[in-house]
Amino acid sequence: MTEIMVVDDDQDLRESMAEVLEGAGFSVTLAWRGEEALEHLARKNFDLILLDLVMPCLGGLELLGRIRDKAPRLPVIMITAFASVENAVAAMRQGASDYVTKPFRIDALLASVGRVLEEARFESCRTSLDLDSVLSSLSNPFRRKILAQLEQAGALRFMDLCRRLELKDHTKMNFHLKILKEAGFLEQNEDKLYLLTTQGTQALDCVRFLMKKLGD
Amino acid sequence: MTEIMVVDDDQDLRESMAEVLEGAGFSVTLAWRGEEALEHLARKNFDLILLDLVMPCLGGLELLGRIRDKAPRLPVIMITAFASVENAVAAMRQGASDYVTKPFRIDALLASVGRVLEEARFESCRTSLDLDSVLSSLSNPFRRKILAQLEQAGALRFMDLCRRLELKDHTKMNFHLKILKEAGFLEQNEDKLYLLTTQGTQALDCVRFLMKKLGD
DNA sequence: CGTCTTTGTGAAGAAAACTTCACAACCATC
DNA sequence: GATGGTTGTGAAGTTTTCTTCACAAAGACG
Repeated sequence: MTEIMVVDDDQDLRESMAEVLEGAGFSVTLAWRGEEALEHLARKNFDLILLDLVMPCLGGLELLGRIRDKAPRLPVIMITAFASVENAVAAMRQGASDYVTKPFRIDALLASVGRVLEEARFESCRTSLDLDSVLSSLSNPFRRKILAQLEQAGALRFMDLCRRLELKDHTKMNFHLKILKEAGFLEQNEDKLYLLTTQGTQALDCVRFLMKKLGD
Repeated sequence: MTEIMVVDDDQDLRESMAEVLEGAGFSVTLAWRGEEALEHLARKNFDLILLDLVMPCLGGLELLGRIRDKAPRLPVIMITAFASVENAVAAMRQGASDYVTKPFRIDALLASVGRVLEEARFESCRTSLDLDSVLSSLSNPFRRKILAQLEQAGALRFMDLCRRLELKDHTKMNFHLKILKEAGFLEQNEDKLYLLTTQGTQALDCVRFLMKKLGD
């Protein structure tokens, strides 16, 4: 189910948007203002955010910046009644995916949502990883061991992986597997077996390259 | 000034060793037992540790392990009255640099210290960095920016670096510079100008390699 | 000389990363 | 259908990393 968050201080608009989006088959979370949106964001993974540019306290642009810090690739559509080139440019420079002006027609909004989601899907399969998460994933020796084991063994079940790494606490393994999964380095197949993705293999190559380059 | 820590529970021996080492031009820190040694280690950078194998509470071998966790390359000379092959082998396997038996002659101890320090110096210029510190240094985007700036500008003064990165709080800069310095990526010349080391340049190369390899 | 900028240090606080614990759903199998 | 291994989740606690604050020594400069 595609998860969408709508952030707008106008209650009527917020709820009518929720209705429309749910009608179109999306799961919708509502937020009244920026702080609330950030809390939702911390708890849940969204596929798209609809964001009002003008909001009390934490403005839409600043909120967009904060969202970018947390989730650099999460698509965000900005919505505003005050359409100005400056605002639009500023929003797009901050990484907004689209920019819709109020009042808007339902079908225009849905078209924008559909298009942005489609781009994101395309984008995500185009091996786009961000450097921070790649490097911080790899900076943990335990996670490197996981990758190395998987490369050697091909595919492993959860418990076998634990045993190979002589780990008694399986929740720790879960924690690191989750990070590696989010970084795009490994995935589970239909039998729940863990295996490296192409990026995972490449990441290991990179580590070897680093080691060679830096001696040690 | 070369910093040496002496860890021994025998007060007389500890102090006579301190006297000898200070006479030889070293700066000496004394620790009575393992816990104290670890505290010193957290606060200060040492060049060498002299460690009694037999100590109450935290034994020398276990302490050696703990030291290895914190500082994988810090030379440690083990000292013991109970010379046995098993102990010696165990200590060397844990990464001790040398193994001296009590009672020892002053010149034998100083010879060992001199030799181990010499090896460490040789080792450290052989570009041996450990992968964890390399990767975690590079996983911070701010630190990557510092490296990039230095590569572009050649050498920079502290405040100029701050200004280029639009940083108002200079202590934050100090924090990250320290990490990069410890990772061996940059150094200060005689005029206090910061500049990249060979390893620093190579690290940046590695980052570029990663980016190319992983797309984005 | 006093004052301002530079270049730091150390400690306290905040945030992020990591570990551990308590629990539960699911499956095989006896 | 009880039992035991597998595969997880969420929350609490710990440790590490990062930021901020308070302060100070050293040099530049009027």
